[in-house]
Amino acid sequence: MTDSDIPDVITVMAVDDHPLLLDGIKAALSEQPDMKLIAEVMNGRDAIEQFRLHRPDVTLMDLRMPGMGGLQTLREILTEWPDARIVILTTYRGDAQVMSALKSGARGFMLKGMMRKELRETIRSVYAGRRVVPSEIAFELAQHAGDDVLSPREVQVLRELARGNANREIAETLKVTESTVKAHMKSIIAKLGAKDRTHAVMLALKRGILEV
Amino acid sequence: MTDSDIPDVITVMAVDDHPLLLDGIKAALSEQPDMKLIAEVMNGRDAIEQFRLHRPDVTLMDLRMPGMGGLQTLREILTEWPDARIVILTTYRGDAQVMSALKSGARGFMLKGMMRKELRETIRSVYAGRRVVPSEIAFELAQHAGDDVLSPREVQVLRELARGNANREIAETLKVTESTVKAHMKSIIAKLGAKDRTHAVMLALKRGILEV
DNA sequence: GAACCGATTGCTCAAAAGGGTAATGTTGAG
DNA sequence: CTCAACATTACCCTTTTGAGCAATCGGTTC
Repeated sequence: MTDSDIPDVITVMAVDDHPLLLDGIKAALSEQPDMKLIAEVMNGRDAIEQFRLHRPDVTLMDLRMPGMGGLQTLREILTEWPDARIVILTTYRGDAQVMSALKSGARGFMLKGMMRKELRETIRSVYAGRRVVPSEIAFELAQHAGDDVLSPREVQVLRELARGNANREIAETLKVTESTVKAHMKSIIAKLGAKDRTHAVMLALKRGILEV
Repeated sequence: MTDSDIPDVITVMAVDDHPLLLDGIKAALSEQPDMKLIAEVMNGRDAIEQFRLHRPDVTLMDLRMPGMGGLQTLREILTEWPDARIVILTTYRGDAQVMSALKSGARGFMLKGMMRKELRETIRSVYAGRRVVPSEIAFELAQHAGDDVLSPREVQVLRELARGNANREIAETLKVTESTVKAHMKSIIAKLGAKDRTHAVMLALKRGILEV
C-alpha cells in the first residue's frame, strides 16, 4: 500500500486448441497496458509445462481439447499450485462440466461469445480474487441445483446405453445381472426427469453428462 | 489483363457470433497486403445486409449462429448472388451439415482449429475459384458417402423421438397412425445402421442430422 | 448403533419396441 | 409410360422396457 499506485501487470496464459481464438485473445489483451499474455498453448500437457515455467497470474483454459481435457489439466495444475487462478473458456453446452470445473477449483467462466471488454473484466476480477460466473451460466446452474446427481455407476450405464446397448448387453459389459441394470435405468430416468431411455440420453447430452 | 500486375485485393467478410474469433481472423488477415476484412458481423441478418453493401469476394461463415443459422444465410445469399464465394467456418461435428452446405453451394470449409496460414490459403484458393475441403472433412464425407439419406419425414420422426416421445405420441403429433411411425422408425434404424432407437438418436447427433 | 445411500438381485406384469411381410396411393425421374 | 422412392396403413409375433415392490450388503455420516 506504500508505493503501489503503479498497477500490477497481470500475466496471463491462454490454453485453447483454436489458434484463431488465441489470436483474438492476444489482440484483446495487447491493447491493455496492465495485462500481458505470456504463454499460448494448445493442449493440457503444454499448459502444465508452461505454468511451471511462468506461473501466470491468470490462466484461461478451454474445457474441450484433444488429448488431456481441460478439466483434467485444471485439476493437475491446482494439485501442484492450489493458488492458481484458472478461468474456464467455453462455448457452453450443459452444466455438468461447468459444475465439475467449479468444484475442482475454477475461479470463473468465460463464454467464447463474450466481448473483449468482458474478457478483460473477467481477468481483472479473477486476479483480484473474485469468482466470476456469467449470469447465463449461473442461471443454468440454478436450474438444476436441486437435482439428484447421477452416481458414477449410473453414468457408466448411461454411457453404455448411448452406445446402443440393450439392458442385457450392458449387464454383460458391467458384469452384473440385467435386474441391476434395470434398477439403475429406473434411477437414471427418474433423476433426469426423462420419459424413457432415449430421452434420458438426450437430457444427459444437454446437461453435459454425456458427449456426442 | 493489361496493367494488372498489381495484385487484386481480396475483400473478405466474416460472419461468426464469437467476437474473439472475429478478432483472430482480423489479426490473421491484417498481416496480408492482398486481403482486406471489410465486414465483421455476428448474425445472418447482418450478413445479408453487409453482403448487399460490400459484395465481398470471399465470405467466411459460421454454421451455428443464433437466429438465422449459417445454412439458411448461405442459401439466401446464394439465391440473390449465385457467384458469392462462401467458406464455411466450423468446429466440426458430423457431416450432415457439411454435406448440406456443400450441396447448397458453399465453396469450401475451414476448421476453426486451423492456423492463420491455412486460413489465408483457403481464402486465396476459393477466391481463385477452387473448392477447398480439408482432408479431415473429406474423409468423414467419404465415410458416409454410400449411406442412404433420411427422408424429410424420417428426420421429423427422429426429431420427435429425440424429444422423448413414444411412437404413439409421435403418431399423434404427426397426425398419422402408430403403424406409420413404426414403419418410419424401422427405416431410420436401418438407414443409420443403429441397434435401436436410442442408438439412432446418438448416430444422428454424431452425423449432424440432429442437434443436442 | 442407527440412519442412509449406493449397488446388487429377484419377481411380476403391462406397455412399448422392433422384426417380418404385404399392400396402397402419390410423385418425380428417366 | 415405367420404375423407384416415399408415405401410409395393417397384422403377427417376439423381445425389450419400464413401473412397482422387496430384500441384502457394504460403506459413511451423525
